[in-house]
Amino acid sequence: MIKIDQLVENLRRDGLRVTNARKQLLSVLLDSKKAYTKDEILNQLKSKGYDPITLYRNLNAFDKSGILLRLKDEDGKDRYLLNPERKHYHVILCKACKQVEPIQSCTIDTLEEFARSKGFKEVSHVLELHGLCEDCS
Amino acid sequence: MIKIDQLVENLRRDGLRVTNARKQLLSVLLDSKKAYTKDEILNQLKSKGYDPITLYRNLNAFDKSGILLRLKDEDGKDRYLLNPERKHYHVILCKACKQVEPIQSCTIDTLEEFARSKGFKEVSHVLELHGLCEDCS
DNA sequence: AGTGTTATTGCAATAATTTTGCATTTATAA
DNA sequence: TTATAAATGCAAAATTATTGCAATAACACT
Repeated sequence: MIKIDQLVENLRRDGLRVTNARKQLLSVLLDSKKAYTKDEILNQLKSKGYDPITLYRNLNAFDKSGILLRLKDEDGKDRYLLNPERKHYHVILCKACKQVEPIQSCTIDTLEEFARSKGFKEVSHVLELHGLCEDCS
Repeated sequence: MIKIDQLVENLRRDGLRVTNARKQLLSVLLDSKKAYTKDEILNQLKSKGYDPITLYRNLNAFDKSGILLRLKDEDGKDRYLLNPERKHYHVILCKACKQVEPIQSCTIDTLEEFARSKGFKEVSHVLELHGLCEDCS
């Protein structure tokens, strides 16, 4: 079970300061297996007077540092997920409740089967490789 | 080599009308191996008086119908790519020139190796499965 | 602990982007 | 050829992302 202290350590390692706003954000992300949108995160924080622009900036900062993953939901919205191990990006996202299930590396052909074995229906996937092509490198 | 007539057929099959604006858009997408942003497409069309809102609506319509893929570039911008076969989404995107290389299904562990064999450097990847979890279905 | 330096915050204001409304035009089926 | 439903093009509205800056807070270094 990942603890907030580890995440705080990650921030420091990346030269990011550990502020109240950031700890609050981390605790929301830690509390759930779901991948939240910016607005959903804000709803949980704004009763505490959380500033939307601070949230915007910190999501960007966390994403850039690698502590967060930014998933692209089918509706086009970005959803954020803690990624303290900075692993590659292998997840199953529920289309409805937005719960996330991490997956191990295995063959693509069996990945959807794996998802189904976890009880997922209507399974589809997206795979992108990024790199510098021969001409550009 | 995919021809514009096939794409036009795809439109009709999806109940989309074949208009001038749409044929112009298809011909831009056909002409290149690159995945363009909306602005890049518009630059190629606006000398002909192409309306940006029409482009916006047609990219959405094409994406929804499945004739287009919408890639998420590392800079956060959407890039569009013809996908007339409506295959799963297995591509290599050059970080620099945005050229796209289609890939066959193979094991994840060897995918990056495959990209390197094509001359790509600094290779990374993104894999997402989407579905309905047990509780939601 | 106290201090200087620098990142971060919070507010307002701006910029960029997406989305809608509606009259006109165009594609298509009968 | 005509009726109809969809798509276009323009303007305007709504939403979202981004910047500027003074005040504040974190942290490294005494």
